[in-house]
Amino acid sequence: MDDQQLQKIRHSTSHILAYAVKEIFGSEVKFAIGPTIDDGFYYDFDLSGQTFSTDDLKRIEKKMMELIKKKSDFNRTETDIKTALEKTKAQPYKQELINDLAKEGEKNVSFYQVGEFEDLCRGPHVENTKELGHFKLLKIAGAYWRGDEKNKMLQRIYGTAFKTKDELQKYLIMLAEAEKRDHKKLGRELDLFSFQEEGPGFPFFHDKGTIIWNALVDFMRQEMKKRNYEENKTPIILNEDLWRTSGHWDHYKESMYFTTIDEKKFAVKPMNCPGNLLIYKTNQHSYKDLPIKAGEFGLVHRHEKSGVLNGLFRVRNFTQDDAHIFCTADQLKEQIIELIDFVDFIYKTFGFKYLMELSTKPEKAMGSKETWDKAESALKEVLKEKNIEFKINEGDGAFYGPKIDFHLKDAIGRTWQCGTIQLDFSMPEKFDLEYTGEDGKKHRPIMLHRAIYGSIERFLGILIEHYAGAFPLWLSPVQIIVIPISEKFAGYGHQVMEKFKRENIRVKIDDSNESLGKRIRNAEKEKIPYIVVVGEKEQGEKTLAIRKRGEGDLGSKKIDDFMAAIKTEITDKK
RNA sequence: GCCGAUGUAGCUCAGUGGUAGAGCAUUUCCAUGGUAAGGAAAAGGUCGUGAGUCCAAUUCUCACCAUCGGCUCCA
Repeated sequence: MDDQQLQKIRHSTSHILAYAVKEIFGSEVKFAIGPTIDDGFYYDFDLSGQTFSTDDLKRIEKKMMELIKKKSDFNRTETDIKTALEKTKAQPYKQELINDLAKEGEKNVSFYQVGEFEDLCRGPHVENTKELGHFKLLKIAGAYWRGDEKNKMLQRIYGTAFKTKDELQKYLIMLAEAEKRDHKKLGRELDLFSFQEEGPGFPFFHDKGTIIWNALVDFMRQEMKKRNYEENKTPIILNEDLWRTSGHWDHYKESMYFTTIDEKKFAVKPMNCPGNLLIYKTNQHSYKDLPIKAGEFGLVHRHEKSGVLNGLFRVRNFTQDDAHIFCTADQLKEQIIELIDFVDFIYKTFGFKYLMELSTKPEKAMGSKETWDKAESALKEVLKEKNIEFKINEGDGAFYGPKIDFHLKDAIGRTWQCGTIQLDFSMPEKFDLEYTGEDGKKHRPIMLHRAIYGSIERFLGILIEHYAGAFPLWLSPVQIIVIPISEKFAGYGHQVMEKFKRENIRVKIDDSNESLGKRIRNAEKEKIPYIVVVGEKEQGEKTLAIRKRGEGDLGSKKIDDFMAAIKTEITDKK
């Protein structure tokens, strides 16, 4: 967000929020920080053990409005560090901030005063509170001081503010829209999946959810075949030594599941790559075999902390559309390019736009600096060569290598990290992978890890929200529903249904004892793409009355014409 | 894991210190329909789990479990 005036408004509104909190809760409140964020602002407070309630939010909002209506000026003053520390004696968090600023070499810091409240702040602020007023406090949350879980938990209030009432209104409508699209809600309503207390974080996919799942996997499998992938399946439980070798034990044992078999220790796989490496090693490989592209729809388990679980977005077991590419140094570039194009093709099919990010060496990394530099520059080079815009995420790579991440943008503008291409010089080393080169000598292959959907569970969740549950025909669990007007035409309805079934169309019939209006309503609520109504007229003419989801009655069509049209629609994935 | 909220019928929710109610869904019956709810009846609940207080707990207290909103985390 680069709108300066909007920034000022949000910054100033968060300042007023702190003012209001001080007015209501008194000066024992310790103030932490109140920055602006993408959609608004927040402010962190230390209430010495007390917490805010939803009612407080309303009270604070009211108080803020009162303060704003006073049309007070914001006055900026600048003081040296010493005076600043003097001024904030009762505010330990502010003192910490000032001391840090001093350490960074700042000689002076700024304060903003409005009414009877002064707060340490870099600014800028608006000049007068009369410029404010289109704001809303949204939620209360706990947040660690400075984002570190070892620090004290503070009380955070989130809010948003805009220049005009209309903009605020629009934003609140967008939030309501997002809520309507919530995949947890739609998953229940459309009977796609569920969660049970018996397995927290382990999703249950119902028939309809499984149909979409399979459609996604079939699509990916088809595209993999076109690109000469092989596919394999590796065990879910493997012994602990393997995970020690791979480095996962060192880096992630806290979030792995363990089990004992015949007094020997095993782990449930949190990633697929080690299994795949073992397959690679079952054969000798020639340079002529490379690249080997081995795909696996692999079910992995990760012991995520209880507080992070979130519908299909964050689960404890999920299926990655994983693949590992073993290639020579010479092939690396073309392989990365192929992958970028592959991801692009898949995302476009769903109508997603996306951004790319390059993540570099993290602190707890495996392998030498030289290897990392080599890997990072290889990725950078390809991105630059392809003229792709990308952001660099310093220190965010995997422990075995740098990566390119794809952040896709859904129908209402939210972004999600899904696809990833990871370069790995490290695993082939650990597992001593080899191929025989043209020179007859042994060489080490380079390994690429990649996922496009990422986690199929999560991707499905994103798709539910992206399409608001109204899946395109090729993904719809039920593609066509036949509704005979009355019992008399149930026979013809069944004939029609069978005809579609023979063509592998997912079709069902609703010949229940409900009114026509009711059955159409039900089908619309179920978000079935096509409703086919048949009665006396259709039976006589061998036609179908077609109703398209969300569009209403399209009139009557010959069965064969309609069949051809929907088959095209399915193949085109429109 | 931490902070906060929530948990009542299959679903969405109301309600109460004296063992519960609506709408939708379900079942049955009537109506045989022309593009988003035809009518009637029935059935359905250890009020998340466990303990405590009380003559009495779904209601109050505590612990636990699960879910949601955040924080931290996400190979």
